[in-house]
Amino acid sequence: MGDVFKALADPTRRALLDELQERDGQTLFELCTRLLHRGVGSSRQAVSQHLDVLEQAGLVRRRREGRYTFHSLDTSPLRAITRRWRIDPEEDPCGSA
Amino acid sequence: MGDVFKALADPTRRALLDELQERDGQTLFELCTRLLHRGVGSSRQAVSQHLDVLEQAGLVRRRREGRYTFHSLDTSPLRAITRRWRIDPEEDPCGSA
DNA sequence: TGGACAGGCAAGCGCCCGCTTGCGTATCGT
DNA sequence: ACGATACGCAAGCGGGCGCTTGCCTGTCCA
Repeated sequence: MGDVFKALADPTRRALLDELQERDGQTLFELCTRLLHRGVGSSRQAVSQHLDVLEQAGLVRRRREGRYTFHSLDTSPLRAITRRWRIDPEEDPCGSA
Repeated sequence: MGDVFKALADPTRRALLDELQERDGQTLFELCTRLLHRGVGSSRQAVSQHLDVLEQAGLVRRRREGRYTFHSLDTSPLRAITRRWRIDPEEDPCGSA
């Protein structure tokens, strides 16, 4: 599933994942306007195409309802990354002991 | 650090990380020949450029020794991924309870 | 029912990315 | 010292990616 990595390669798509994590179930226009507030200025079509890529990577699910299309985040494909490479443990950042 | 995501976007670079995880401290030629055995046929220059990208992303460290350059894996930048997005827990795949 | 709204589809374009090619440099063996 | 080895550097090229443009479909409201 190299699609996941390709999907993560673009900063706008990563911002979309950030936005969906902060507020799930947003529409296309909502995401566009909130991206603007983040300083990411992308047109509606551009964002839509980004969401296509994210959907194909399994990171975003679409739910049509009337004339609205709601988008929800699915981070489960990201587990493939943590499974593939052994990630060294942290240097005890919060004193878990 | 969007460099990490860009570095992971290429399948050859991911194979290089796999190879270094399996055997750390390989030279350029070693990596080339072992990639061939994995079915990834890339020239020396191509692999070298890939290693440049990986080094710039902080995923690979280079250590010059005589006329050899050894490469070692550093997975710590990958933690940024797991930190950025909340990854849903597994569906109890191995019955940990 | 007509118009506004939310979104989809497809072609075209510019640019970056990955690869090749050619040459240069430093180190090792004999 | 000379050739071979291991690698770096830089220019050039082709293909893919992201964006735009234009038009179309479907849905809600007065």
